Amino acid sequence: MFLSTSHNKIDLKCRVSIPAAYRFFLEKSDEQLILFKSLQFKCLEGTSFSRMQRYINAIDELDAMSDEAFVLRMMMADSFETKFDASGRIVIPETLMNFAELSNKAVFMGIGESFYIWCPTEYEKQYKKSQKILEEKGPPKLILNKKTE
Amino acid sequence: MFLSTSHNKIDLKCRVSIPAAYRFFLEKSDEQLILFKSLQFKCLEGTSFSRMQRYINAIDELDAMSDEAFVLRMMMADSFETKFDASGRIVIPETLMNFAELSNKAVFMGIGESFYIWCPTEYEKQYKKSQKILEEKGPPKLILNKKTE
DNA sequence: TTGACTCCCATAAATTCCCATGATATCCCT
DNA sequence: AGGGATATCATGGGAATTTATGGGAGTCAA
Repeated sequence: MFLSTSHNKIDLKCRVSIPAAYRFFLEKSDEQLILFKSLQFKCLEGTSFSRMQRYINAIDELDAMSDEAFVLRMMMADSFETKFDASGRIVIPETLMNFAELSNKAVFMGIGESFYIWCPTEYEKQYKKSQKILEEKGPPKLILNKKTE
Repeated sequence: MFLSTSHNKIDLKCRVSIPAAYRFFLEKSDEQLILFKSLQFKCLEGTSFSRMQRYINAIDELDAMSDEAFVLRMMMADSFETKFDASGRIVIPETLMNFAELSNKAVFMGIGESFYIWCPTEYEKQYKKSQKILEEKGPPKLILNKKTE
């Protein structure tokens, strides 16, 4: 499970330390890490190989000619399988660096089955947005009445 | 179940003893403890890993673009998996310390499936508030055996 | 042979582990 | 039931380990 947030440095070689907790989660389940462009935000998304496989399977369920399938296939094409160096770092490919406008700081944000990598300013923006939604709409209903089926 | 209230000390390393009763409950069910920012109050909430997992699963069932999913993902990002040291303490991450304005005292308040961690002054405030509501409105009507429709 | 990438080693700071202590609470024996 | 012995809990502090990070040497390909 990917949880918690941490701010790590990106060095001149585009290396970043993946938070240790994330690494353990991947290693424990013997999973490769996949990085790709988020479809919703200007950030990267990281997830396990097997979850990515689920995306791929989901594409097959769609109409092969549809716009949706097209967009999803494009996403696959921009996905990278990464591996850690001895001290738990990965190299962020240049296309991904540019897409998320990353330079020398990365914010890792665990959201359960996957995690986001933001540039600090974009992260701030999104965080404030969530605070505002929370203020205006209150906590999501399913928090309050947990539904067990 | 998490019940009862206790006042424990937070040391310079941000360590606190988790009340023994809470620990037993977690150990007995072989659960990890998750700490996160309360969505309702200026306090932290602790719960079992499996309960948190239910929220994570819920995210995938929501519209990924919805405000609800957005807030829930933020909640995950503000959650930390913690583990006890040999004497039953955890370390409270810095972001959580700041959020709940904790410094050197923590009030643990068990509320069943989870528990709150307050700074003493905030706890007092909320406690008084609840007393006042009780005075004004009388005891809430509780329905213990809900008819499943 | 130059540039890009990978592997390896070094280090400071942060985190975890380990042992020690006082205060309660629990047990047990008479 | 008294009272001492024993366990447990909450807490403190130092040592040992990890984490995050920087830099250099080796490697491969063009």
